[in-house]
Amino acid sequence: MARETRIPNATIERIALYVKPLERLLEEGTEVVSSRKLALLCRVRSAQVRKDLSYFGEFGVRGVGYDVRDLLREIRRILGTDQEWRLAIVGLGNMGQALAQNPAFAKRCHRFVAAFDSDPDKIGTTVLPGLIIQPASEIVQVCRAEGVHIGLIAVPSSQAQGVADRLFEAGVKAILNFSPFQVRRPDCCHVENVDFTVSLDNLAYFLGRKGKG
Amino acid sequence: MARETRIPNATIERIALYVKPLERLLEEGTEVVSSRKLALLCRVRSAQVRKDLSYFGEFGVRGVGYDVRDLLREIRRILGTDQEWRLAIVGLGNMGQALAQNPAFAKRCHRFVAAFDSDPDKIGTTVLPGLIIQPASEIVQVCRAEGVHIGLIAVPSSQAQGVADRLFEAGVKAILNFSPFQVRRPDCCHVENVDFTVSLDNLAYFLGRKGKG
DNA sequence: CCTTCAATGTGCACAATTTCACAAACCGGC
DNA sequence: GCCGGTTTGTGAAATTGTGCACATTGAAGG
Repeated sequence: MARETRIPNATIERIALYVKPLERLLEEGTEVVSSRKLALLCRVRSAQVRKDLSYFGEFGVRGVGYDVRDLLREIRRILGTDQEWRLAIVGLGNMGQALAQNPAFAKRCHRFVAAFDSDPDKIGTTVLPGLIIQPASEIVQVCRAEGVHIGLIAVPSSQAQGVADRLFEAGVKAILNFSPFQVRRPDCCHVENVDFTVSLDNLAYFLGRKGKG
Repeated sequence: MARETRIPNATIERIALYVKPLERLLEEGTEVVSSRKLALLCRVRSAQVRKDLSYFGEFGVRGVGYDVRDLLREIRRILGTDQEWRLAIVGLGNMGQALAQNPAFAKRCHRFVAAFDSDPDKIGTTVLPGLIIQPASEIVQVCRAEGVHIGLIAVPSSQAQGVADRLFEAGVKAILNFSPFQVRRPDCCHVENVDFTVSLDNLAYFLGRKGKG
C-alpha cells in the first residue's frame, strides 16, 4: 500500500495483539497462517487482519498465507519491539514490583536501567539482578545519564504529574502511566495510560444493562 | 436525547474517565464545572463531553455548567458503579495481590467474595480481611454459591482459557482478564482485556517513528 | 502448460464517531 | 422584566474506520 497514509491507532493496537498468537503458533511448529486463522485467534475479522498488515507492506503469499516466522519478524520491526529501549520505573509498591518482574519486557528487548521510589526503606534494595532502587529525587539526573526512553509510572495518582514532569525534564519521550490520572505532556511526548478501572466500569455498565433494553 | 440510540463503547470509556477528575473537583470543594473545564482535565474536547453525556439525559444547566456532585451521582448510576457487584479473583501472584489490595474496588461498591489459586502454599492464606485463598479446583462450586458477578483473571496466559471456562460455567457473566490471551466467551458474556503490553508496543512504535516520516 | 483451488491485497461503499456551529436556555445586574 | 454574557444540547457536516467483494496471484496436480 501507498506510503504516507496515516495509520489508525486501532491498527497499531491490533497489530500488537497479533504477536502473542503468532508466537504461540511458532512454538507449536506451525509455519504458515492464513488471515482467516489469525483473525480467529485474535477475535477480529480476516479482512481486518489483511488491511492492517497492508498498511505496512505485502507480507503474505496469495493462495498460501503468511509465513509465521517472517510475519512475526515484520511486526516486531514495525512496532519497534526488536530494538532495545531503555526503561525506568518509578514507584515500587505491589504494582511496580509485579511490573518489574513481568517477563513481557524481557521478551521484547526492553531493559530496565533504573528504578525509583521515595520510601527510604525501599531505597537501596534490589528489584531485579542489577536493578537497585534509587531515591525519587534523582530521577532527572539518573534518567538523563542513562538515556532512558520509556518511563513507567506506578505511583499514587496524586504524585503522577510530578513524576511525569521530572521524566519529561530528563528527556524521556514516552510514558506508560499506571496511575488513574491523566497527565499533561509536552507535544513531542507520548503517554499511554493503563487504567484497569475503565475496563472495570465497562463491565459494571454491561452488567447494569443486562435485562433492560 | 432520544432513547434507543446505540451508545458507542468509546463513550462509555470516556465517561468512566470523567469520574476521577470529578471526584477531585468535589474534594476541592468545586460545586460546578463546565464541559470546557472537565474536557481540559480529561484531555478531550468539550463537545465530546457534552455529546457523551447527552446520550443519557440532560444533566447540565445552560449558561452555568454541571453540578459536580449531581453529575458524579448520575455517572455512577449510568455505569452501575453505585451497585454492589460481587468479585472473584483467580491467581494471586504479584499481580493478583496488587489487584486485590487496590482501593479502586472499595471506592466503587464492589466486593471480593472469593479468591483462588492452584499453588498449595498459597491456599488457606489471607489476601484481605475475610478473603482466604481457596483451591482453583473449587471455582465453579464456590462462585456459583457466592453469586459472583465479575471474575478477575490474573493467571499465566496458558491457564487463562481454562479459568475463564470454569467461571462461565459458574454463571459469571463478566470477566476482567489481566493475562495477555484473548479468551473465547459465550455470547451472553463480556470480557475486558487489560493488557499493558499493547500500550507498551504503542510506545515502542511511537519511538521508532520519531525522526522518520 | 493449463486448470483448479485457495488466499491475499485493495477499491469502494457504508457505518460509526467526532467535531462544528448555533439556537435555546439560564444567570445576574440593573 | 429585559439585556449581555455564558454554556448547554444537538442537528448536520466532516472525518475516520470497517467490511465486502472480487480481481490478482501463486501453488499443485495432471
